[in-house]
Amino acid sequence: MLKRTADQIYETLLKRIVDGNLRPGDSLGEQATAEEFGLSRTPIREALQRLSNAGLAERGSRRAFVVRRMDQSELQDLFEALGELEALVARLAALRMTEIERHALRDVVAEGEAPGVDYEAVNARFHEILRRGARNAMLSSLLDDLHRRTMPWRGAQFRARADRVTSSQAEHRALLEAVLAKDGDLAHLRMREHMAASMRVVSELIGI
Amino acid sequence: MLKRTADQIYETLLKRIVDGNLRPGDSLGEQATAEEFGLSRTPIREALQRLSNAGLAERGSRRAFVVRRMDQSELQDLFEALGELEALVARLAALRMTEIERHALRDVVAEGEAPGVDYEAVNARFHEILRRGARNAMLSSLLDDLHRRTMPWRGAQFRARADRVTSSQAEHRALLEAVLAKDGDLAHLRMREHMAASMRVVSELIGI
DNA sequence: GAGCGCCGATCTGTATACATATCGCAAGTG
DNA sequence: CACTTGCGATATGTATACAGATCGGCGCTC
Repeated sequence: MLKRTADQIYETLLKRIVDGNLRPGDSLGEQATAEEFGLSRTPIREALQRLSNAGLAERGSRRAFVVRRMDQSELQDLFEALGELEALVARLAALRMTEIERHALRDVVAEGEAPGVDYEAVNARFHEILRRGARNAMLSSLLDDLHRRTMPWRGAQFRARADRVTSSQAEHRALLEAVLAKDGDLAHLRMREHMAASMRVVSELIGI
Repeated sequence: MLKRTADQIYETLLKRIVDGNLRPGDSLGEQATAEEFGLSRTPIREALQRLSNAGLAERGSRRAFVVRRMDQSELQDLFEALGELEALVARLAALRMTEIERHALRDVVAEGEAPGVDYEAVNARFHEILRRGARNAMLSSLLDDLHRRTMPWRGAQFRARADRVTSSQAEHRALLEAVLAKDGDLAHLRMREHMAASMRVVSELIGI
């Protein structure tokens, strides 16, 4: 099946938002965007509507879309929801992962402790193995959605704070131990601690 | 702001799906639907795309939308995700609700135990009070989405099984006691039991 | 009878035109 | 100077036309 233009535009705009190149409140006008891409408004409209459905765009003045803004309360709810869902997934994963998967997780934690590692990539793989280990596509999908919505705020935490890498490594190892012990409740607790720590750093960075 | 035609069509089609008047696999063709409503394809397209984004429609033959179908595995993931999220919300609610809200919950449970009550409506209000009590708009929104997706399968459980009402009443009371005791972990457990019981009934009804 | 290929019907995708809703700003009035 | 009103510019909403992708079914061959 051919790739639809609207889907391509959606992915392009999504990446700009997630990378921070489009900021909350930035205009996502149909006409201006259509001109930028040299297309008619139709696929642009669909892409913008998808972004809105995904919680990444909202209507501003004159019904024109803008990148979704969030006040403090909304951000806190979003981060809390993400944290609680990651913890839920960690608990299920601790109970359901195969031995091979647990070893893969251990290897990723070890890799994350090597000097000069791309920690953001390692962190992503760590969370990805847990998600797969939870054995629930719906939860995984929900987490993808929430994760995407927090990206504009979260990406900076490792770049801006070198000491955050060190504490994250320790948190990963604590969670790994819970997983290797097949202790769902402990995995749940460790993930909540890990996510709470990430949220504190992000809160400081964005001035909450 | 005027109500958009596309939004009205979305709500109409959503209601048909949720009420079971449109079944999984039923066609949602653009042209046929446009003719039914006497409109052009444009607002119909948008409404169908919103349904797809909400997980209620999917592309079938020739890229035409149909009501979303789910196999056993997907249904199980969906119900498990819903159950776990309701339990998460129950735990937060047990810790965060005001005394007034706890009393309102108690009143709803008592009302649900009266003879001849519309139990489906009472059940909805019971869950709604808990959602509000969790103090997290994002979790509430996620639950709304999941809830909407399970409606085609879940609505029948009270109608088809009179004894399910009795057991649900007992489950509600057990959860209420956890909430009145401000015991988040117990509320969490009780809600998971409640949702697991609902899932068993629904599984039997739909032949999983 | 089974399998393969082709064609026409059936869909959606996108472009564009027209209608109109939604403001922002300027002018007038108190 | 502040407030209100009206108008024009700027957006989107919807209708419709055209292009083409996606099949299902039929006919032919082995």
